Amino acid sequence: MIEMTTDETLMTIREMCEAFDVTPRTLRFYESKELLFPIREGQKRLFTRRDRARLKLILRGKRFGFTLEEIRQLLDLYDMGDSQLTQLARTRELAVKHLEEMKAKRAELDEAIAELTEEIARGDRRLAELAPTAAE
Amino acid sequence: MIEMTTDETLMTIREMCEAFDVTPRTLRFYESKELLFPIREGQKRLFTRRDRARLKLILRGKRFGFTLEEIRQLLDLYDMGDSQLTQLARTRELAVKHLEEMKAKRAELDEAIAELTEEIARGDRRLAELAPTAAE
DNA sequence: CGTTACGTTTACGTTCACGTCACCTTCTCT
DNA sequence: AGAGAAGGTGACGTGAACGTAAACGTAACG
Repeated sequence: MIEMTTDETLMTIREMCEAFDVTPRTLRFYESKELLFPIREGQKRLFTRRDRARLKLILRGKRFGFTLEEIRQLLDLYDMGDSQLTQLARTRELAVKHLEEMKAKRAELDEAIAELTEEIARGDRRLAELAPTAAE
Repeated sequence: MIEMTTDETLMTIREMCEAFDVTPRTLRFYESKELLFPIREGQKRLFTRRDRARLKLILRGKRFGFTLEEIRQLLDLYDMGDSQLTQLARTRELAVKHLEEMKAKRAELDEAIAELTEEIARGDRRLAELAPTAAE
């Protein structure tokens, strides 16, 4: 049997850590919370393409203030390959709900960006008044 | 001296809680972390218009996953009425940095929205295949 | 004058999301 | 055979953001 250095689809915990900039502890923690499902080769974890896709979504979710539990529910939307029709319908509802939520967030974010932009402009005007010709 | 029922500008802790849907504990906690600065009438806290503006920004910040400490720094942008020029310049930098951060978040959020939309559409197509003419 | 409502401080408890530490296994290399 | 690197399993620790309980003040209400 020939051995390959890089399996192309499976990654060790260390490789995952470097690829996503997380600690081993984090990956084990996510597995314990059923967010990731690495397969086992003996004791060792091997992370699949699916795990990588999920991890990407997990980290994104965190950046927007979702809890891991909320993220876990969302994750199941993206990879329920062969679920029942009933599940599919219920899942769609959940997805649409989250979509609305994200659109609302975007609107609020737009508002926040506009406000902060204006605040900076105001600061600049005041700065220009107070230091009219102060070079250096 | 004439007393008014509603001071128009000052609110009790209870009024704040109802207006913003938070607990008293939360408001006291924010004060202890120097995010809010209610004035005191004897022992009792009275929240000003400024406190309300800050609280609004605090809650918004939280919805986007900022920590209270990050928020505290941002807050000072919005109401440093008469600070020094040096401060103003340093503050501007901080503001611009946060602005960039928020814009990046918006881009990522747009991506997430697009992906989820596509995911829902895919689900719909599969649902249509599996149940072509199934009414009820 | 008691009690009900609202407010206060102090302090310990809790949940989430990991960090850290001790100790064990399994290869791999020399 | 010994040493080191990579991975593993508990189990306890930690910081953030509050929750919750105890004990107290005070102001109005019947």
